[in-house]
Formats: sequence, C-alpha cells, structure tokens
Amino acid sequence: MTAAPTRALARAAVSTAILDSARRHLAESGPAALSLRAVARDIGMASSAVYRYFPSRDRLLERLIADAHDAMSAAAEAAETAVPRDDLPGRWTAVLTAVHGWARAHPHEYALVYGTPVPGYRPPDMTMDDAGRVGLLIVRILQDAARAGRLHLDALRAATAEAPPSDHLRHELDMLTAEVLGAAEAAENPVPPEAVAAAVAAWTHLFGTVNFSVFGQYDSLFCDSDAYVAFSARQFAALLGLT
Amino acid sequence: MTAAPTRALARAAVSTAILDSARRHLAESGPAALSLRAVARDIGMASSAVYRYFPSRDRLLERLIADAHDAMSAAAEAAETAVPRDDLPGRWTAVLTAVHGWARAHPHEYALVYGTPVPGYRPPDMTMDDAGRVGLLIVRILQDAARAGRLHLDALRAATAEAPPSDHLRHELDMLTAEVLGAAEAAENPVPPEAVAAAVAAWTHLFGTVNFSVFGQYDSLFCDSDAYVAFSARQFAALLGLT
DNA sequence: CGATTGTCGAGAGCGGTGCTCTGTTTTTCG
DNA sequence: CGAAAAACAGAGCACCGCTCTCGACAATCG
Repeated sequence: MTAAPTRALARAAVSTAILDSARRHLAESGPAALSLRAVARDIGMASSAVYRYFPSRDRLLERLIADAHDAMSAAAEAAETAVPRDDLPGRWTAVLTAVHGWARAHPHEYALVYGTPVPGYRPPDMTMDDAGRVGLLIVRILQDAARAGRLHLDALRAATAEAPPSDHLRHELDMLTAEVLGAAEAAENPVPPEAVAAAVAAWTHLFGTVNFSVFGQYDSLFCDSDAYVAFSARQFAALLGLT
Repeated sequence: MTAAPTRALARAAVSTAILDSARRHLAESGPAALSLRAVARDIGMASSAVYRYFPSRDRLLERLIADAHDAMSAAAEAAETAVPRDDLPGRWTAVLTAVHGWARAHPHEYALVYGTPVPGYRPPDMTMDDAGRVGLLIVRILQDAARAGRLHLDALRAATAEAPPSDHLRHELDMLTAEVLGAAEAAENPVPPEAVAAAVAAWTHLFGTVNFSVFGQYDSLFCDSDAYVAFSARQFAALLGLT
C-alpha cells in the first residue's frame, strides 16, 4: 500500500490504543484500578511490551493527566471566547459552567488534575500559561474589569485599610499582572494588586466550588447542586461588583 | 496488679499500635504507601494477624480518615471559641487559619478528608453536624452576622435582582438554617437565604484556598503562600461586608 | 482445679500488581 | 541479501490484599 515506514504507523496506533484503554479504565474504575497489565490484557499484548511505549505506570498516568488538563482548559477557553468580550459576568460564568460541566462529565480525570495530587506529581513547571490556563482566563477577566472600572475596587480595598498586603505580596501580584499582560502593557496601564488578588480568589473559588460539587460535598445540602453552583457563580460576581 | 481482663488491654494496645504505625506511614509516604503488610512488619506481627483488628485495608483507612476529620474539626473549633463572639471577622479568620495550619501540618491526612475522595468513600451520612463541623462554624458566623446586620446583604442580593435563586434552592437554604439554628429559632428570627448561600460560598472558599495552598497550586504564584492566604481571608471578609 | 471454649498469632498460599531480564521474531537499512 | 535495530512474549522477582489452617494461650464453666 504505502511506502511509508509501517513501523512508525504501528507504533502510533499501539500508543493511542494504550492511551484509549487506559483512559477507559480510568473513567470506569478510577486511578487506583489503572494497571498496566489490565490495559495490556485489554489490547492483547504482553504486559512487558507496554513498557516499550511508556516507561512506567506513573508516566502513563502523567500523560493522561496532561491530556485531561488540556481537554478541560480547551473546554473552558472555547466557552469563554464564545461570549462577547465586554460581557464580563458572562465570561466569568461561562468559564465556571464549562469547567463544572467538563468535571462532571469526567470526574476521575478532573480529580487527577485538580484533586489530590498524585504522589509523584510533577506538573511540568506550573507557570500560569500552561498548567493554569483557566486561571489565566479568570485573571484576564478581572484585569479587564479593573481597567474598565467595572469592579467594586473600594470593597476589595476595604481589607487593605487595617491590614494591607505586604510589599512582597504586592510585588508578586504585580509580577502576575506583568506576566499575563506583558511588561510594557502592565507598566502603561497598571492593574491594582487588590484586583489581581481578587482574581486569584475567584480562581480559587471556582475550583473550590467545582471540587465540592464533583466530590459530593454539596450532596447533603442540595439535591440539585448544579442549581447552587449556578447561583453561587452569579452571587460571587455580584460580590466582586463585576458588571 | 489488676484483675481486669488482660486480653482487652492487650487488644487496645495492639490496636493503637496499628493505628499509630499506619498514621506514621500515611504521613510519610501518602495513602498509596499505606500497606497492611508494612504496618504488620513495623509492629512485629504477621500480616494476617492485623486482620483480627481491621477487616480490610480500606476499613483501616476509613478509621484514619474519621480520626483526621475529628482532629481538624477540633482544631478549628478550639481556635474559633477562643475569640470573642462579637468579633465576627476574627472568628472567620480564626477558623481559616486553624484549618490551614492543621492542613499544612498534616497534608496527607488533610488530603484524605478534603481532597479526592477515596474510591470506596463513605462519609457516614455527611450531615452538617458530624462530617461538616467546620462548615457548621462558618454558617453560624454568617448567621450571626446576618441577624446583626453586619453583612453586605444588598451586595449579596445583587445577584438576585436579575436571576433569583429558584424556590427550591431557597427552600433548601432555609432548611439549612433550620437545621443549624433549630426550627423554632429559625422561624422566629429568620436568616435571609442569600446570607446562607454566602455562608456556603465562604465554606467553599475556605477549603478551596486551603486545597490550593496545601496542594501547591499557589507555589508558582507566591513564594510565601501563607501571606496570600492570610490576606485573602481578610479580603473575602471585607467583600462579604463582615464587620 | 481441670476441661472446654474462644481468641490470638503465625505461616502458607492464591491471585493480583509493577517492573526487569532473556530470548525470539519482525522490520528497516546498508 | 545480510546485519542491525526495534518490537514482542514469556519467565521471574518482590510486593500487595486477603483467606485458610493450625498451634498456643487466656477466659470461662462444671
């Protein structure tokens, strides 16, 4: 048929077969049940042969984690870019509901990404723009809001009155602004550190809510936790003064 | 010495020895490394003998989870009762810093309680007053604040203007008030559902923050994440209008 | 007090796991 | 075509959770 090296094609095919089987086992039975021998059995290979493709079970798991992270971030980004740029509350709720929906659809994969880190965890470098892509979305939304004056900056600063953030913390928050916006833009059009802190808080709040929802912490309170999550998103935005 | 049945004493001693060893292994190497054979080796018993005390590894783990939950809740309660009842922001930050401190001191045990639930998870009934003891503290603080008018109720209600919570959700929030305050007190001195929703949000925010801090999600942002956590606690209280 | 009963601990063993090593087969390339 | 390289299968090691059996001890009863 083709003069192309059949070996490389076969390798790619087997590799994806392994990943597919692993993802299936992961989704069905959780990470503890993901065993190299089981996937080898699944795809009709000797367990030792799988090691030609992934040097260890943990490496395979890491690959699944990275893929899951990508998928979740992509879902969030797709949802966020679909709403008009100046609808700030809409962008916020879009991110939250996208992450929440993805997490409910893939609870085990979500747990791998934002649940308890796996023992030998090593998110490559966890800079804000590869690992924390949804964090990036949130920060951008709040930066846009702060620069447009569509945030309760006075309320956010209220905590500052009696106990201001340390100079070091302010500096780190400014660094985050510079990283996201670019140094030049950040210098020309600064974002108050309180707003950046609020963005981190919003990011935290988002995953805290999704965690509690996916891991069943709301089940004893609400029979329809989705309703609470949706309302909570609006209430949090209102609290920030996001308009 | 004592005429008491020596057998029961020995049993209790062995039981606590098993739990201590298990807790040690858990703290050092995480839940995946907790093996019955290892603790048996540790305390000089045959692995099969351990089954006289705990019918399975998962049961032992559940016991450790329950104990950890108790310890964490106790730490939070002790810290909260130590501050004057009318210092509402102080009570809030006390709970948060207590939980945060405990979690940093016992990260693996914290992960068992509020991280990814273990595969065969079964928090007994997860009613608000046994499993969610720190949630109870938070709800009480916000209820006290709402009834004393020391909350930005208008801001909390802002989300309601355009998209009010469903009747069902309001009812569930009122149920929570009744459960915490008692039906009579709740009927006589009602708490607006928006305030209860804010309490749930605060509870969520607390554990979201502690999760991100303990699981290293802030490490790429702040070199001293404790400073952010402390500031974030004050900022969130200011946002709620907690005075 | 002596015999019975019940608990405890040890050991062997089953099926499972991750991972390594040794050969054998198959593909690729000089 | 023949040599080098890659892919695969199987056996094997150490470890795991868990079960079963069997001897030793304490607790209880006649």
